[in-house]
This record gives sequence, C-alpha cells and structure tokens, in this order.
Amino acid sequence: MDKRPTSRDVARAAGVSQSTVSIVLAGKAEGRVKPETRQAVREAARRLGYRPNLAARNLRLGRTRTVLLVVPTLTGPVFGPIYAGAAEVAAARGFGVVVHPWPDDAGPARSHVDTQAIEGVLASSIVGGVTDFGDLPVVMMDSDPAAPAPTINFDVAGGMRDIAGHLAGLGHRRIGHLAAAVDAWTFRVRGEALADAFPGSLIREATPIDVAAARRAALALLDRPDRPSALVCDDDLIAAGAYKAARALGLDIPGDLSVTGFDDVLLATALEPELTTVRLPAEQLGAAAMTALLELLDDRRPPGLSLPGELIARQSTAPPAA
Amino acid sequence: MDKRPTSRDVARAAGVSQSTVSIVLAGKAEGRVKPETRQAVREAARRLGYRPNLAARNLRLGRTRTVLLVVPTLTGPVFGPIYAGAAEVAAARGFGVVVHPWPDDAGPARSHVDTQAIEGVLASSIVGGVTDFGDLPVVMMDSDPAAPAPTINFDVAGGMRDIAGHLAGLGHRRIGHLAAAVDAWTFRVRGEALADAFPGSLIREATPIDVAAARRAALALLDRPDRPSALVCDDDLIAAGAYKAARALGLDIPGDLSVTGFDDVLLATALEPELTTVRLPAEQLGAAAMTALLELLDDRRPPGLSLPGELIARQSTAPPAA
DNA sequence: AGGCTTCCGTCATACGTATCACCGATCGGT
DNA sequence: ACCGATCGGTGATACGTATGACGGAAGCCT
Repeated sequence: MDKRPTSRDVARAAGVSQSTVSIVLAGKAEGRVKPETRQAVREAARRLGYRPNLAARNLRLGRTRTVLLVVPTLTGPVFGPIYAGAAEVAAARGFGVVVHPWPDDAGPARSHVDTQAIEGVLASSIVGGVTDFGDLPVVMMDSDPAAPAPTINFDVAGGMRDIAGHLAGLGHRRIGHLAAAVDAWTFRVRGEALADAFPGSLIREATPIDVAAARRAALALLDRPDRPSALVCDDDLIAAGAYKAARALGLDIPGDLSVTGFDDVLLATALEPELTTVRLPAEQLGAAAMTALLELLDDRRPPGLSLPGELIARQSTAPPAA
Repeated sequence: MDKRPTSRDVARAAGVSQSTVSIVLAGKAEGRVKPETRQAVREAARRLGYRPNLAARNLRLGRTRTVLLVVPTLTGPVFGPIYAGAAEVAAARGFGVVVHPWPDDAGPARSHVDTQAIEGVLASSIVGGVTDFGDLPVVMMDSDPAAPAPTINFDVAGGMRDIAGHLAGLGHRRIGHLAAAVDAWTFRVRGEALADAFPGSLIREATPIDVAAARRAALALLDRPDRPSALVCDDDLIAAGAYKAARALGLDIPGDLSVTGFDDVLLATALEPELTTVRLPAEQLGAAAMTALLELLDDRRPPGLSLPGELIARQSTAPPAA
C-alpha cells in the first residue's frame, strides 16, 4: 500500500500552497488564481496521479454527495434500468449512487452504508413499509402516494386501463383477474382500474407472484361455468402460471383464452405464444425519482409523479372464440 | 439537519475524556478502563444516540472496511444470492459491501465509490476483461482462472459432465450443443467437457444468450438429417429458444427431443415442460469469493476455487424416441 | 504622494476520530 | 520506607481537505 499523493504533495510539486491546490482543483479559481498557476497545479496533479481523499473531504464538508438506492433484491427486471436512470441523473449533479439490497424481512438499516455517509435514500418497493431511514430525505418508488415521502410511481392504473381497452376492443366481456397479492395499495388500484372498465363482469383471484401458485389460482378461475375469455394477470410471472393452467385444461392461447401480463420481463418473449403485456418505463422512473430526491436535498418539495407504461400487444391476445 | 452528537459530546455527558470514549466504544477498554466507567460511557452514548462519524474514522484509520461488489447488471438471477453470501461473510468480519453496477461497455471505474473509500473489489463476470481497479486487491468470480487475480468459479465443466451423464444414462448418443458465445474461456471449457463425454457424436452451434437468436441456432441444429435427440443449452434462456424451435418443427419435448439448460433461473419452471437444468451455488460463490478477498486483504494468497452445481432433473429430458 | 482597489495567493484552522505518550494514585514486596 | 508495577485514565496530535481571514504587490485615481 504505497502512500497516495495528497494535495500537499501536489502543492510542493507545483510550487504553491496546499490551499491553492484545493481552490484550483475545486474549480473556484476564477479571478483568484492566475491561469498559468492553475495550469501548473493541474499538470502537477495529473503527473502525480492525485485523487482527493474522500474521507477527508467528507469530514471537512460534512457531506458525501452520495445517495443510497435501496432495492428489495438484486434479482429483478426493473432494478437495472432504475439504477441506470438514477445514476445518470445523479452523476450530472456530482452525486454517486450506492446500491443496497435490503430484503423486506431484514429489519431496520444496519450496514454502515446506511444512515451514515449517505445524504438521501431512493427506496424501491419497500413492501414492509419500512420508511425509517433516520431523518434522511427519502423518495419512494412504486409505492403508496399517501406516504409522507414524495412518491414516483409507475402508472399501474393507466397500464391496467390500456389492457382493459385492448381486450374490450377485441370483444372480450368476461374477464378473469389474477391479482398479485403484494401490497394493499397496488392491489386496490389495479382492481379498481379493471372494475371500472368491466363493471359487473369481472371475477378475481388473488395469488402471490409465483408460477405454481398462479397456476392454481388460474385453474380456480377457469374451472367454472361462466369461464372468462381472457385472463388479466398483474405480473408476467403470474401469466406464466396461467399458461400452465390453460395447457392443463387443453385450452389454446389465444384461440380459447387470451392472457395478458404486466412488466414485460424476459419471460414474456420466452413464452409461447409470446405474451401481451405492459412495459414499464423503469429507466425514466429511476431518473425521475433521483431528480425528485435531489430537489428534496435542496429543500424543495418535489411533486409526486406517475409514469405511463406502454402496452405491448403480442400473440397471447385475440378475439374470443364466439 | 440537527447536529449529530460527537464522541466529545458523549465524553462530556459521561464525565470522561474523549479518548476514553473512543477506547471504550472500540472495545479496547480491557484492563484500561474500569467496568463502571465503561458502563457510564456506553449509557451516555446510547442516550445521545451517538453514532461514530465514518468519514472521520476512515480518515484517521486510512481504511474503510468496505469492499465493492462489481456486477455487470443488476438484472440477473445470480447476483442477489452472490451478494447475500458475500455480505454475510463480510459482515462477520466487520466489512460492508457496496454494489456497483458496471456495464461491460462502461470503461474504467469512474464513480467516487470505486478507487477510493474501498479496500478491495469482488468482480463478477467482467466480460470485457476489465481488471483495472488501480492497485486494489481483486477477486474475480466466474472468470478465467488464468487471470492474475484469484478466481472463484462455478464448476461449469462439472455441471456439463453431470448433464452429459444424465443424457447418456437416458440413452442419448447424438447430442446438439447450443453454446453460449460469451467469453472464450467458458466457451472452451464447456465445449471440452461435452466433447469428452460424447466423442465424435457432437454437433455445435454458437449463439448469444437471447431467445430469438437461440431459436435460430436451434433450428440450424434440428434441421438436418442426423438430427440430435437431445439439445444441451449453455443457458436457460437459450433453452427457451430451443423450445420455440422444437415447437415450430412440431417436435414434442421430451418425447421427440430432450432439452437441458443451465443456471436454473425462474424461467426454468415457467416453461412447459419444466426444464432440466443445473442449479448454481451462487450464495456459496459469493461467500467463498468474499472469504478469499478478505484473505487477500490480510496479505495471504487465497487459492482459486471451483464450486459444483447441482443437476435438477425435470420434465424436459427423457429417453430418446427409438 | 497617498489612498483605494484589484489581483494572486498564503496561513491557520476545524471537521471527528484513534492512538501514542504520559501521569497520578494505589498497592505489593522486601 | 522506598521502589517498581499496575490501574485508570487524560492530553496532544495527526489523518487530508476546504475555507475564511489576511496580506503583499501593483495599478489607478485624485
């Protein structure tokens, strides 16, 4: 571990004082350090490979220009794009983003990444409703807008309306809804959006987001006299379960049964037939949430936001049999 | 932004000096501070809600007890478990883990998380072969063991042998191999393991890990006179493409064609029939890699390691037709 | 010539912690 | 009774940076 050069080393090499180095490298030399001196400092810093010591800077400034992105798990289709969107916005403002996987059952923050060395938190889908990040500014993503923190959401209601419109346009009237049992808020919003579109002709079954469980729930919906001609699934994974149920009953998709998903994960195009679903603007969500968080850090109150998804019509939907 | 209490505040509250607070809270009070004083300090710290300032501590100690986990993307089935395994081992030694998504095309490290405030790097599947983390200790995961850094790998060769044994046991002789074109090392290792098991009776097609591309590659293998009775796919996603090809040709799985995957991602059980594949010990990999990295930080040279996967036989494999 | 600016920088200090060097008091041994 | 050791702590300092206060030199105006 060879010693890293410090600003003092740079100062010595450039023949100036440490303060000058700090000023120049911070870009505050305008009118206070003459151009040739600036150049000499920059040159010396470059030659020595100087990188400011973050610990010292953070200590001095009392701030870290780092925000935490909390995700329930690293494994999931949306978190990559969310990070990408958030990180880009953050970088443009000189902030870094640290990712912290935080399973729902993990209890309060513990890692030394969390309540310290962090200026704000971007919390994604904290199902348990854990919002206790000390008194750090928080922006929630994909969460109940009634929460005290600003909330940036996917417009799930709009997505459901798009799906409803698509199915209604194809001629479907009897709809089965495989509802994702995740949190009460999403459950209610999705249900209401669909119920508005198909008043009185909607049957529903709740299921966890799991293929086997969804298959059972789908069987329950399909195995009845007034069998729906289309199944609306709150998640692509649930749709995969619906596929299995249909095949078990000898029903052709989309001939005998239309199926829709939600999220447009990889699975959607791996299934046969390919799944009609709604693609979510994950990258924009990350960017919007980070923008909101940075505003919050500037003591402004950013408005909540809801970002529309995009209906991707593939081969799993068609007009009903008769 | 109310000021956080410092160790000096605690000292005042407990009626001792700041040094004593530091000693007590570091757990180095053995024989140097009498028990009742220790108790008083701890009590005062608790009452004030004191949390040591990490920036100051890092500055003083010159180390951060933080390592970086570099992943190519957040979206992927193995990174969650890898993180979990790594984080647990790290926590037991007082280290924190920061996740840094680093797409293959992103160039050298830039974020202020990277070459600074970090003591070591756990690099996962850096396809581009970027190993330049300054002079930080690095442990590679799932990478060519010929690299200078210690390497902790999934035993892909063993996994391929397991699959080969499974298929041979079922009676298959003509095997098609849908090889993942990711990096040269994996490509070679997988190919050799399979070639050893089926000398002379193996045909191969390379494909990116992508359903549509894999479908085309599978069609190329299946559309020939000596059609293989089984397709070995280097990735579950490739297997999904093989499923599509089989369906397009009217081939039943597993009746007319056996298919195997690799990784056991969610998709494997969402497909119909469910996919025979190899489950990788991702959590152990993370744990082993972190153990190796911590040894490296102690200036020991940890040995490379290769962790066996587990064959999961499902419904996509059966004896050949005749 | 004297005073007021402007220019170009330097000095000293503080952020909060961990640790090294001390130091007074008590106690046991001879 | 005096010495050495042990106990129980304190004081001072350094880590590397950013910044407010200061200040010499030169130029300009009156």
